[in-house]
Amino acid sequence: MQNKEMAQRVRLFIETCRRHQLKITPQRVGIYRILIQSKRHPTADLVYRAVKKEFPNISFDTVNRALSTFAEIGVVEVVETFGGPKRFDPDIKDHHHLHCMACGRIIDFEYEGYARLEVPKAIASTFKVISRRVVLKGLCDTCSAKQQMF
Amino acid sequence: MQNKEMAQRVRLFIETCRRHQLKITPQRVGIYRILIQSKRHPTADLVYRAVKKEFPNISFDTVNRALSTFAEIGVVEVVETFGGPKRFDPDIKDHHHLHCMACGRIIDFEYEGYARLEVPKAIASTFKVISRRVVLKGLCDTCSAKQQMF
DNA sequence: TGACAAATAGGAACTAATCTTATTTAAGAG
DNA sequence: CTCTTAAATAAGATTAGTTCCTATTTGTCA
Ligand SMILES: [Mn+2]
Ligand SMILES: [Mn+2]
Ligand SMILES: [Zn+2]
Ligand SMILES: [Zn+2]
Repeated sequence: MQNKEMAQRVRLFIETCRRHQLKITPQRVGIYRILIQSKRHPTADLVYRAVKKEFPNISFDTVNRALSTFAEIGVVEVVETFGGPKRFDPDIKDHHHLHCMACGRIIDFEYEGYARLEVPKAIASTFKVISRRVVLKGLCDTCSAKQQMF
Repeated sequence: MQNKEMAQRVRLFIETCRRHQLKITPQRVGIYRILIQSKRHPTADLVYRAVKKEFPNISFDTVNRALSTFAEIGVVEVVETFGGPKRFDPDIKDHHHLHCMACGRIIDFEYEGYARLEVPKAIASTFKVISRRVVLKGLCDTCSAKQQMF
C-alpha cells in the first residue's frame, strides 16, 4: 500500500473514532495500521504479535478489544469462518471470499457479475439485508498442486 | 419431517458410514437423527443436550467427534459463522444463508436466481471451487421489529 | 493545567474444542 | 454363536480462544 493511501485511511479512521467518541490512542492507531497492511484476514493473535514489535508492552486484550470496537464502528469487519479464531478484514468495501479448505487462506475477489446480488422478494420483505457476500469453498492453487502429487 | 423421509435419510447415512468403514453405533445414529430434525444450525452443545435425553450417559466428546466425522464424510456441513462455537447443517444440498446479527439465527433460503453463481474465469483457473454460497447479513423479522420500538 | 471518563496492562476466569486413557462394543472370521 | 480385534465411547484433563476484572495510566476538554 502507498504511504499516501495509508495516511488517508488512518485519517479517515481517526475521524470515525471521533464521531463515535472513541479516544485516539497510539495503540488503536498502531493496531489499525497493522491491520490495513495485512492481506490475510489475520486473527487477533497475529495482529497482536505484529503490533507488539512497535508496542512491546501492549496486551493481547487491548488488541482484541480494539478489533471488536473497530468492528462495532464499522471500520473493519469480522469475516465468516468455519470454526477457529475470529478473523478480521480491513477491507469494508463489498467483495467476495474464497476459502481454501486445506490451508485456511481466505482470498478476496471482486466480480461485477455479482454486482447486484439481488435478494429474493420473499426474503427482502421479512429480512433486512445489511451486507451480502459470495463465499466459495475449495482449494487454492498451492494446495491443489500438493494434492496432485499423490 | 415425515417419518418416511427420516428413515430414508438414516438409511443413506448408514450406507455412507459403511462406505467409509465407520461403525454404526447407536450414538452415531441418534446424533444424526437429532441433527436432521434440527432447523437452527445447532452447536455441538445443543445437539449434545438433545441427544442426552435418549442417551443419558453420552459424553460431549462423543457428540462433538461424531459431528466432525460426519462433516469429514460429507453427510453434514460446518456452517460459516462470525465467531463463537461451530454450527452444523444437516442440509448438504446447495442453499444460501441469512445471518441475523442480533439473535444469531441462520435462516436457509434457496433462489434460482443464484442457481449458476458463476465463478469468474480468472478465479476458476487458480482456485478449485467445491461449494458456493451467498451469505447475507442483516436483521430477521423479529429482531428488526424489536429495533423499531426504540 | 487539572479533572475525569475512558482506555490500558496484566492476570484471572470462562467457554469451546481437543486429547488421553481405561473400558466397551461393532463387525467380521470361524 | 463365539472369539478376536480394531474402533468407538465416557470421563476427565488439557489446550486454545475470548472475555472479564481491577489498579493504573492517559486522552480530552474545560
Ligand atoms: Mn476480505
Ligand atoms: Mn443451512
Ligand atoms: Zn490452500
Ligand atoms: Zn434475529
